[in-house]
Amino acid sequence: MQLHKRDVVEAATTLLDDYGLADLSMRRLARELAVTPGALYWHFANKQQLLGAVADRILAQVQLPHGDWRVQVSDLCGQVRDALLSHTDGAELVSASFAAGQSAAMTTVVDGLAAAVLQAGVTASHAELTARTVVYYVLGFTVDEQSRRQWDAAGADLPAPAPLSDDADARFGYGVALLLDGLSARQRV
Amino acid sequence: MQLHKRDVVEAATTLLDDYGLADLSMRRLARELAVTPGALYWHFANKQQLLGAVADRILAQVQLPHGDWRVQVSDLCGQVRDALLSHTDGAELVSASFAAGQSAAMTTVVDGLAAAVLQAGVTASHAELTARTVVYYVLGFTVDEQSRRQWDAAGADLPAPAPLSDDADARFGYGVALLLDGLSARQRV
DNA sequence: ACCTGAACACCGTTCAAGT
DNA sequence: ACCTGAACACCGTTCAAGT
Repeated sequence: MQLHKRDVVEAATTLLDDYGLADLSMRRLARELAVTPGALYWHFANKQQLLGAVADRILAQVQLPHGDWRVQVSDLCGQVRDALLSHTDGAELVSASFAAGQSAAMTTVVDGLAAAVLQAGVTASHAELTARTVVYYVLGFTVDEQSRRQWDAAGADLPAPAPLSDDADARFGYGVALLLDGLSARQRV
Repeated sequence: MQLHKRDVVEAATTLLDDYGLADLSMRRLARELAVTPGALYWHFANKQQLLGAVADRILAQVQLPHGDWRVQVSDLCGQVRDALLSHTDGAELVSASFAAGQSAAMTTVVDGLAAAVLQAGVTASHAELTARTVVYYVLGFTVDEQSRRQWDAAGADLPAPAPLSDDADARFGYGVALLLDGLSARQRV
C-alpha cells in the first residue's frame, strides 16, 4: 500500500528513539518501511528536509502559553526542553534542523517568544533577536544535558543514588531567569 | 617523511577553509597528505578527536582578557566570534566539538568566563553555569550568522549594496549586553 | 503518481602485515 | 614506531524504467 509522509516521519521517529540520530539513515529508514531508498525521495527532497519534519513532530506538543510575559517565556522554554528530552538525541536533531532552517515549529516558537518579550518593553526590531537569544540558550543547554544524560545511562545500570533530575531543572531555570532579569532590567515602566 | 599531528591539523584546516566541513573527510584529508586513511588513525583515535584538534587550532588566537568583568566577558565573546568567522564553517565545527566535549580551548573559554562572572557576584556554584549560558549564546548566534553569511555569498557576487557587517556586530553585542544586564541586576554591591 | 533497480561517488574504521 | 593494503559495513542521491 501507499507510502505517506506521515508514515515516513513516524517510522523515522521510532528509529530515532530506538537507535539514535547516528543510526537514522535514509537507507535504514527505507528498509524499515520495506521500500527502496529512492522511494523516500519522492516524498522528501533530501535528508535535511525529512529531519526537519521529524523535528516538527517532536515539537508538535508545544503550546503557545498565556499569562505574564515572564511566565510565557519560561513556560515555552520548559515545554521545548521537555519535548526534546522525550526523544533520543531530540535536542541534537532539533538544534541541527533549526540551524539548517528546516524546522517550521521552531520558527513558531521563536515567534511566540518574540511576541512575549514585546510585552517586556523590548523594541520591535529587537524582539526577534531577543527570542533567538533565548532559543540559543534552550537548545545549547538541552543538547548538553541530553548528551551527559545519555552518556551516564550508557554507563552502569543504576550506578549512583540517582541522577537527581530536579537539579537539572533548577540549572535550566537559572539560565532562563538570568535572561528574564536582563529583560526586566531594561523594562521601562 | 614523517607525518606529525600538527601537519594533519593544518591540512585539515586548509581543507575546511577551501571546501567546508561537509567535504572534510578522513579519506580526503589522507589523500591531501599523500597517505593512506589508516595512517590518520595512528595519530588520532577517530574523526571527532581530529575535529576537536582543528577546533582548538581555530581558537588558538583567543586570549584571556583583563579589566572589568563586563569588559572581560564581552571581549572574550567577541574574540571567540571573530575566530569562528575567520574559517569556513568555523562556528559549526567548534560548536559540534564543544558539544562532543572535544575542544580543550572551548573549556578554557568557559573557565575564563566563569572567572569573570565570579567578580560579578555570581556564586561559585553558578559561575560555570553562567559561563555556559554565555557560550551557548555565542555559538548559537555565530552558527546562525555564518550560515546566513555563506548562503548570501553563494548567491550573486556583489548582489546588494553590501551586507552591512556592522549590523551583525551590533546584533551580536545586543545579546551579550542582555546577559550582562541580567548579571548586573543580580549583583549585590 | 508513485516506486524499483541499479548505479555513482563516496564514507569511517579496523587490523594484519610490512618496514 | 609508523604506515600500507585491503577489507567491512555502510552512506546520500539520482534517474531511467516500470506499473
